[in-house]
Amino acid sequence: MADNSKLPLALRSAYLAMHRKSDAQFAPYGVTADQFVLLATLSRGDALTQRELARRMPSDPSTVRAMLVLLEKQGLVERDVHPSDSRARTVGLTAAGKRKFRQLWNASESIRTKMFEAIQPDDAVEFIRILTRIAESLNDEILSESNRTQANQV
Amino acid sequence: MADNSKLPLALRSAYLAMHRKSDAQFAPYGVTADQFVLLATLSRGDALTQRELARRMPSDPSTVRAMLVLLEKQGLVERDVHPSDSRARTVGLTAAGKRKFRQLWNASESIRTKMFEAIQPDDAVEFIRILTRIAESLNDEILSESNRTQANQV
DNA sequence: ATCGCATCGTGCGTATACACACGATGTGAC
DNA sequence: GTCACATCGTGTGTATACGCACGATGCGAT
Repeated sequence: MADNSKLPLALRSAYLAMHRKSDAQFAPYGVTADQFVLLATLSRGDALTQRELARRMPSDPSTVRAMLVLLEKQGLVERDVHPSDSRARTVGLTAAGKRKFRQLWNASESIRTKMFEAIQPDDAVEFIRILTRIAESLNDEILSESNRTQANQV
Repeated sequence: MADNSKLPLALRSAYLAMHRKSDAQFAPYGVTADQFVLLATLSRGDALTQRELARRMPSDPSTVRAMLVLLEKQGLVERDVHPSDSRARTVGLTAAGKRKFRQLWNASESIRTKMFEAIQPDDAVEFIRILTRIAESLNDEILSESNRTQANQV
């Protein structure tokens, strides 16, 4: 079989490099790479519940909450009670949040370009499709104990 | 233009899915996904300095230190003074660390297989190559700033 | 209506990721 | 030899990532 052992490390290296670079790029604007992802998610679908926001990022609900607390202090997002479900809270971008997001989008264009250039244009769609499939296949089954391929022995 | 906007999010989703799944898989063994990466790196090159270990993972030196403290408590790694450089410390796997790593390797086989299956066999090599190029192109810039040659090795 | 159970947000604990600053040590220029 | 400067590990602070447990609310079956 091919070296499936390199795949995880390559994925990790690429992600961490992107994350580091993004953090550095966004630092002058006072936000982090992950906060940018949150703002971007809200810009594509406003008035989400915290749960739905977390699902789309994707991230953990308790992580999202911590981020929202910080972003609220900066006045970039606001939370309101859900109109029909009093357990939930809806999250949306403030005017300042929308403005900030546009700035961040422009500031990060160079990173997206650089990443994109590492791929042959013809391969881009397929590359993204594979990444998506990897994420889906890992998320799908909630811990398959039915998986006996790990017949382990210690 | 193609949707270069989806590439970062797809990369993020795939990495986080892998990381979550790995953490869950390794939990019964008392180690984390990132600790596994550290152990794997040591298993491929023993007696590294903390700095070199961090560079290879890749990770931050201060992060690596925190991980080493925890792994030392578990008796999986040990640190010694560097033979020629008294500033540095060398890191290596203990016997228990090597044993543990083999267990972890087997336990994670199902994850690697699942990830690999999301790729057409013919595309695997190219896919990994693109990931590597993305990481390199993003890291290169950083090197050109704080620069200092680190010519070769390995 | 009520009860059992799922789902919402919250709070807590642990581990990473990284920046930054610090003291100690190595190294090269003079 | 000295001194300026780079590099090593360490320590601190902030932000994520996630699991787990909790109280409050919603909802379906009875």
